[in-house]
Parts: sequence; C-alpha cells; structure tokens
Amino acid sequence: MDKKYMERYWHTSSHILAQAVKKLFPDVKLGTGPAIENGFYYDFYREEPFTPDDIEKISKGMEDIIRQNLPVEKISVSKDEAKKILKDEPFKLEILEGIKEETVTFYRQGDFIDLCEGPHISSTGEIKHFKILSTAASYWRGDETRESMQRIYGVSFPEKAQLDQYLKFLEEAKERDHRTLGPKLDLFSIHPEFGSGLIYWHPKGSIVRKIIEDFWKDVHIKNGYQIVYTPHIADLSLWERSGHTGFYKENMFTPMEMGNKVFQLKPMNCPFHIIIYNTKLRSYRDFPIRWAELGTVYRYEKQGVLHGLLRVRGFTQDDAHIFCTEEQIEEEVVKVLDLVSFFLGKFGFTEYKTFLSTRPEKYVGSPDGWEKATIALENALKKKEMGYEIDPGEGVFYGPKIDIKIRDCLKREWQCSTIQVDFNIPERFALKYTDKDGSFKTPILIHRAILGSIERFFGVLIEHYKGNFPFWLAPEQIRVLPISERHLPYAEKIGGLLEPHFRIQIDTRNEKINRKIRDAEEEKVPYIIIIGDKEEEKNTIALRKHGEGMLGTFTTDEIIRKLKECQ
RNA sequence: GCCCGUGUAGCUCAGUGGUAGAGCAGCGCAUUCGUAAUGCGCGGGUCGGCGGUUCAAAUCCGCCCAUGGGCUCCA
Repeated sequence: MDKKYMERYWHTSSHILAQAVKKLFPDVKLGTGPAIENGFYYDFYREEPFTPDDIEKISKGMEDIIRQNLPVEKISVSKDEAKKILKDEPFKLEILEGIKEETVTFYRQGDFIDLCEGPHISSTGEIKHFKILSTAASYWRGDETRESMQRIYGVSFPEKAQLDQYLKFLEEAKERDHRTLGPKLDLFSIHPEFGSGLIYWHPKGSIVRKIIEDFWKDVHIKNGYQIVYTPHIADLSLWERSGHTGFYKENMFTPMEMGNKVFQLKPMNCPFHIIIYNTKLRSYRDFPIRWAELGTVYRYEKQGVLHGLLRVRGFTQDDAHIFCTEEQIEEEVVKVLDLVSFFLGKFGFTEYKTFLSTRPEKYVGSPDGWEKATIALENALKKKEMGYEIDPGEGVFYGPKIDIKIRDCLKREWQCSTIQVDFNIPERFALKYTDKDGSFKTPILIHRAILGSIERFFGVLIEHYKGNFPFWLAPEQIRVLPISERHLPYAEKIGGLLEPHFRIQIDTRNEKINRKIRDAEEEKVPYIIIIGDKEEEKNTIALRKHGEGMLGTFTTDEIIRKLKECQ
C-alpha cells in the first residue's frame, strides 16, 4: 500500500465524512479532519454528541456521496475571500488567522467546501470501502481550556479485502490485549474497589517478574552497576529540596501526617540516590558511579489516563543514576544504549522508535551545559547508528533526554527506555566532587531506565507474545499429563527428574487426556509431556509443543538436554 | 480532570416496570480414557453504590464510584 496515496485517500474520506455530517446536521461547526496512521477522523463542534443512530445515518450519507462520484476540486483564493466563505465556521476562521500566506486553498466536492491544504484524491468515487469505527470527545487544538469537540474516527480502503484485513487486525489486537490475557492466564489482576491503577501480581506473573528482575540485576552488575535499595517514603522536606513539591505536585499522592512529621510517598527514586551520594565526599576517580534500583514509585495519575498495566499509579522503575563528568556523558550514554538494545533484543523487540528531546522554553542550568549535553546525547546516538527523531523543545525542564518507544498490539507507542541528563538536582542538592586540581565541581547526573516500568514492560510483553512467553520466561515450562490415574506414579517419577531443571506441573486431575491437552494448550504451556502405557513400558516420554503438536518420543535425558538449550 | 458508552454469579453475557437467567468455571458422584471440552447432579447474586419516582425498579430519573474508547498528560 502506497503510504502517500493512503494519506490522500484518508484525507478525502474525512472530507466525505464532514460533508455527510454537514448535510444531516447543518448547524454543526467544522473543526479539523486529517488522515492518521490508520484511517482518518474529523472533529465537529455540536452541543449534542452523535448517537449510534446518527452514526448510522452519517454512514449512509457517506455512501451517497461516494455513489455520486463527485470530483474533488482544488481552489485557490485570497485570504479575504476565504474569510467570506468561512463566515459561519468559527473554528476554520481561527485556523485561517494562523495562516501566513496571502493565498489559501480550498477543496470542493459537490456542495461541500473546506479550507484545506490537501492533497486529495480526484473524486469521491475512489473511496470504495469504509467504516466508521468510533466516536470520542477531543479538545479543540488539544487544549483542555477550549471547546470540547465531537470526533468521529473511520477507516477506508480501495479493496474490500483490505478493509476486512484491517477489521481482523482490530479483532486480533483485542485477543492480544494484556488486560484480557493477563487475568485469563492468571498473571495479574486489578481491583478498582481497592484502588485503581494498582497491580496485584499473581504467582504466575510473579515468576515471570522474578526472572526478568534477576536477569536485569545480573546484567547490570556485569555492566558496572551497583545495586541499591531505598525507602518508599521520606520526609516531605526531601521533596521540597528536590523541587518535586513544586514541579511535580500534581502527580504526587497527598502527604501523610504522623505526629509532628509529614511523610511523602515517593514518585521518583532520584532524591534517595542523591542522599547516598552525599554521604561522603566523592572524587573524580570514583566516576562514573552507576547505581541501579528496581524502585517502586507511586504517582497520582488522573482517572481517565489509567490503562491496564500500561498506565498505573504504583509501578517499579528499573531505575539507575549515573554520576560522571561532562566529558564522560557521551561514553556513558553509548553504554546505556548498548544495554537498551541488549535488553530489548533479549525480549524480542527489534523495532522501536528513538527520540531526542531538546531544550524547552522553561529550563534550569546554563545554555552552554544544555548544548554540550545535547551534543553528547546526539553523538552517542550517531555512534550507535540508531535512527532517531528530534523533538525540539520537548525536553524536561531539567535536561535533554533520549526516549525509546516500543509499540503495543494496537500500534500505540509506549515509552520504555529513557535517558535524561539532569541539571536541576545536582544544583539543588549541591552535589560535588573533587577534581584533579583539588577544586570542587558539580557532577553530571544521568537518570536512565531501560524497561521503563516493570508493569508496563510486562503488559507490552504479554501483548507482544500474545501470552506465549518464550521458554525461559514461561511461568510453567512443562506440564506432564498422565493418560489415566494408573500412570500417575510414572508421571511423578518423570516430574521428579525434570523438577530440578524446569518449572513443571503434573496434571493429576481425573480428566480425559484430550481435556488435559486442551487446558495445557489454552494456558499456553510451551511443552507438554504425555505419559501412558507405551511410554511407561519403554521408559520414554511423548513430547508435544504448544501450538505445533507432537514432536516425538524421547528419553528424559534427551528432553532435559534439549530443553536446557532453550533456557 | 473532560466527552460519550458500559457496570447483572468467579468469567462471558441474556433479561426494558410485576417471583433474578444461560454457558463456562467451582464442588460432589460416576467414568480410567492416547493428542484441543466425558456424563449426571449441587451450590452460588443487596443486579456497581447512594438517593428519588412508583402499589411495584436490574429495568425510569439524579448524584457518586469504577471501567472502555478518545482528549489532555505520561514510565
């Protein structure tokens, strides 16, 4: 599918949508209607939201417009003329005011005309198959102080098969949704009545988490990090010192009063690592200092943004802080990027997007420091030959950063890895070290997370693998199924041999073998061992792989050797 | 936080003003089985919460809570 063509295609589709809406509801005011990654939307201003009935009518209206096969015509007019055309479209007029050029373009199809840069396809008849997918509210220009618009989403394709395929993709995505799969596979649960956005890790999910965390710690220690542990709460004064009570107040849980003290649940780990740093005078010889912690933080997120494991109120960051000199930034960032690609690759993610965010309007630190740090980050990205996009002015106020985003099943992007230079905290906590010449200097502080949050990463993992975790991560790796109760002792003997090497279960239920196989398959256990008279006689086992079926008959030693390679 | 939709058994859902339902799961009994659901039986619910309308509310109305899709925000 030609990307440029589909953009025009969807753009015209959105105009057809707008035309249908205008015809049915002449009082509706037009907002904007662009093509998006998968389809299109149009924003309308209307007091009443669109009902499912309205959507049905709009859909019919669109079919009419398509059937009429109206030519799409580009018209260039002066700004003054444009104002006249748009006299009843306040939102369009607002857009017009923002346009610098003296001549603007409109696109017309039949009796519908819209201020639009284009490009479009040549006639409405080219839109063959479309579907209105959903409606939602949105703020005009994304500004929550502005009008609330009614947004209608849709998708369209030249071929019916393409539309069907896309709708199938949406179905498939639903099946992969970690919010359904997680509880179904007994991995985790959420209990809104006892606090929304808080995750309960069940035994099976916890095993996966333990494997991830143990692996994470080992790799970090091998890569020159030291592990630290810090408290979950601290006196409010710590957060005043760090500045969080100012710039992060919105996201912090309300402080707790205990006697004459006030405690704050931590939204970040950094101030704690700083406290450790300040317990003694550091030397340039100590650098780089790399402290890592799987630190659980709590952030008060607005109700509407919570989303399964991907956006929660309590989560564990795979956090680390690197203290170094300005000259060491680049090398340290290269090392972090190495770790990022190692970890993400290990978990099966090879596609991700990298962003470099530069200095925003409001910032702390010196422009010179920002400049140097930003260049160091950029050089590191170049050295690693990582493609990246620059987000100008999107940096946090305290320093430039690199963000790496991976995609969930619905192609939503979620930030995992982040590498941030911080000019704020070293200043506020008066961090220092003794340099070669004996003078005191302020170190550079780099915050970084690779998986981001264990919860979010787990959610993305579930969707990525559709719950079929690779062998080394699977909560239950092998299930032994005796054909009848008679074979239970032999199954237990085999289980005993496998137990020291793998996470196994024996299905001792009084059920038919078909049922046991079905359940093991549905629970996505990677390997199934089946034991009956034949196996018992020859002292072998029958091996079946999840999703693939029978692999054959083997001895226990063979299985142990074979599967240990997959660990 | 904002807009719309949704909330009934552990799960998936039916039930539009008149005695709360199904399938799956759970429990009991029978069955001892060869590669994706054995049969029979039994329990199980303040119908999200609070208030209102009504002789009567799962059903109509209001508020609150939660959740879904978006917006804004973000690890």
